[in-house]
Amino acid sequence: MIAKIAVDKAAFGFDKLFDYAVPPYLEEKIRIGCRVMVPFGAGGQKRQGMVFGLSEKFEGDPKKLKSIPFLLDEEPVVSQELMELAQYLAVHTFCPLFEAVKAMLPPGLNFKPVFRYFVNCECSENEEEQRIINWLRKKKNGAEGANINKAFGFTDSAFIDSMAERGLLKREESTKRKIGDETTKMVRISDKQLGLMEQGNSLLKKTTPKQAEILDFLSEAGAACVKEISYFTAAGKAVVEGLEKKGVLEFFEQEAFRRPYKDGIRRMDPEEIVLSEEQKTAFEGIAKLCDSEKGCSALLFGVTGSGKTQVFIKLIQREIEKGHQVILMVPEISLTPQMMNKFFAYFGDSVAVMHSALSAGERIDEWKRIASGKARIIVGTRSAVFAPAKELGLIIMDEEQEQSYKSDRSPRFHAREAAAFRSRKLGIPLLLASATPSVETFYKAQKGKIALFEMTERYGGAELPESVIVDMKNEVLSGRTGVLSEALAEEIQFNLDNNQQSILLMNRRGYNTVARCAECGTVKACPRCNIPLIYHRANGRLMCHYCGHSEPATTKCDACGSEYVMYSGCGTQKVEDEIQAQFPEARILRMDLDTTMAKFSHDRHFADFAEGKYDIMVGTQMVAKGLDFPNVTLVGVLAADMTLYSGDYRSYERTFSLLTQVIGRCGRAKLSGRAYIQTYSPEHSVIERSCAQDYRMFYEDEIINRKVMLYPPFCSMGSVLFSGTSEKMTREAAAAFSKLLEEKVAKTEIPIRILGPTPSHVAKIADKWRWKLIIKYRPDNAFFETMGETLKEFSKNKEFVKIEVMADPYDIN
DNA sequence: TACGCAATGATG
DNA sequence: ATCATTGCGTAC
Repeated sequence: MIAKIAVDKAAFGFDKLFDYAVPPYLEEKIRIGCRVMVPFGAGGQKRQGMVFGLSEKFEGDPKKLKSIPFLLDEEPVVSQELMELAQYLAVHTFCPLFEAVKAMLPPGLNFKPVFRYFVNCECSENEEEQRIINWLRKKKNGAEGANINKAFGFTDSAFIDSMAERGLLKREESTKRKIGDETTKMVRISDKQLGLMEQGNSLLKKTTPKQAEILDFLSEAGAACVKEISYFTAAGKAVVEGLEKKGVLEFFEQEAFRRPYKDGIRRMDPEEIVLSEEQKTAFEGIAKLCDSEKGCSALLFGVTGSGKTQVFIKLIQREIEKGHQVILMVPEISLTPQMMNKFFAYFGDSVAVMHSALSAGERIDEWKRIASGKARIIVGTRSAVFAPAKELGLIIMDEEQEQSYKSDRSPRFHAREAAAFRSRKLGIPLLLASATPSVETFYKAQKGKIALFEMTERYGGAELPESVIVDMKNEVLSGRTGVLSEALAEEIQFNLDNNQQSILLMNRRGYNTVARCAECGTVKACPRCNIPLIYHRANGRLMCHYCGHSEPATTKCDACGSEYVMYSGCGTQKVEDEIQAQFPEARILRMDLDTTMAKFSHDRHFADFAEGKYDIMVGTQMVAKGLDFPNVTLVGVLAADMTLYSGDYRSYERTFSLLTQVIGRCGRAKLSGRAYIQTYSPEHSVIERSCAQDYRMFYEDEIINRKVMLYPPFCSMGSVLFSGTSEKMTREAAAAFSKLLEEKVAKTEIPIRILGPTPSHVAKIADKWRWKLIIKYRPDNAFFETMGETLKEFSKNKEFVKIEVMADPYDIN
């Protein structure tokens, strides 16, 4: 028997299914969808593999055939359907097969829980047990089972487990996460070092400046994640790790995700939801699609506040009653706590959550609950599209236009494409929902390729806010230089006087945007990426937003030596300061990546705001999403043009979507709302359309533009990115690839347009030059085949071995 | 002739 | 990616 295996860590250039002999004793057990360990390559080192096929015959050199020494799974861990999806993804996103499979499995599936033991009872009659207790008593945080066993010479945990059973020890599962999960890997000063420091001592004989900075920062902050340390102290990961090795610092796992929802939440019954006429029409139409057993897509197009969630809940309830499971995807779970609470309230424990803030153990638990059918509803970010549900009846994708549905790592899939694939395979509907659908999706709905359900009224009869465009050119002419126009400032004052809340959107983090020399005009730029550095007040440094490089902020110009570097521009931090100065009594909450990075504290901040602990919330686009604050009656967009001119064909779409969403944040309850949009381009149609909350008019304008310029949906657009340390070589690689692709395409009749080579949006990141080709194509089999072949052939080209090539079928950056 | 390093090539 | 082989230049 022969097994066809996709092997881990195979580069795209030589990836394929490899044949292995199945030893007789595994013939009964091995099945498609099981993982195996196989020897691979000249060294015969063991790698993971996935069984994609089983057959009887082997064509090839029998001397080369190796056999499978080890089967990892007794039962398949990937269903037939998902195996097909993996193959589809590999072909359509140009990634190795095993990488596509890996995206579907929770990281560390073989993960075994690690137990920590604590003293629970001070004494035992048994001498050995007493020694363990004494040893353990000295450890504040208990000890891992493996460490105790090593210290006392046990080969397994049977002895200490028996102690735990008799109540002498307390056993706790501590989920050991994989390295690389930095966001939740927390650092603190070790107890030992803390004690020494109190006596003016240290574990370190010599303390380098960077080490000192870290210690200063940590003594103040208590604990922080590695990213946060790099941000505040400019010390790299290596310094932190070095200190950990010396015992000065210690790592610990911060539980990033809790289920506070589980207890204490008032359970609600979906039966009690009363749908409006519009909602009912949509619900019934979609329900009919669910019954048709055709794999089809539908768009639920409803204005902000029209009550899409209620329709989802009713649909989910209906599917559950039919014995089906449902996937509900949301752009980012931490931004939708209110929606999550609703789902736990309505569906309790049958909800499974899938997203990146779960610990490895939690992920596996949820994954198993889904696979076993105990969980009926899967709520999660884009990876939820791979939920191992065996009885799927419906896939819902909320805010379907969101960029976060596109993976920016291999496999570079778009969750919408993956969902559409499952929908077709399983004969179930894919429901896309949005107030501002992507132009591609709305085009399909207009053409009748997918069903369209529309909801035009806000739920409960709330009114859409009244919107005002403020021309900032006039403000400048009348001598106002601040971030707030006179009109918006007056409205903020009005809200403060009347105890109502305001939201201000400033789509850029940091304090001042750039540092420019007043004499020679040179802008301080990152030495490695050559883009302007951004001033951050919190650490007093200039930072590169691409590579993380930082340097102290000075007034001295590197180019001409003058002492007059001016800090100008505007970000959330500066807005916060200015507003605080203008309204000293206002309680201001700033929400951006910097304030929320470390603690996953969106939840808490949003809750505080909802409880009225703040008057004004200033933030980046995260303040625009999916939240419901009844007391917010004013929304101000401080610089609406910011996203408008970003040189991306979707920038109008994104601007429209962002403005519409943030405007929709106010006036959701009884109080009516006002929206003020500050711009230097008041006559711009996108600004006008979003101010009027008129998606259709926006769409009509945009679709003409897309057609004239040949942009999606009239073609597909992707990119091939080349990066390397030699700029010349990188550019030449791009040109050579372009030529090779042209040649291949010429032989067939594949419609394709290659643009470039051009320097990438950021021409240089971390000392690597980046050139790209932009490709407009028709997404059919012929294209993906030819493109795949070209990539493979190119990777064999010795001339460009030092150039990294990355093809992305959807993204053009 | 021995050794070290980089280019080369294959992965079942 | 990773390992083993090959080929070349330098050291002994």
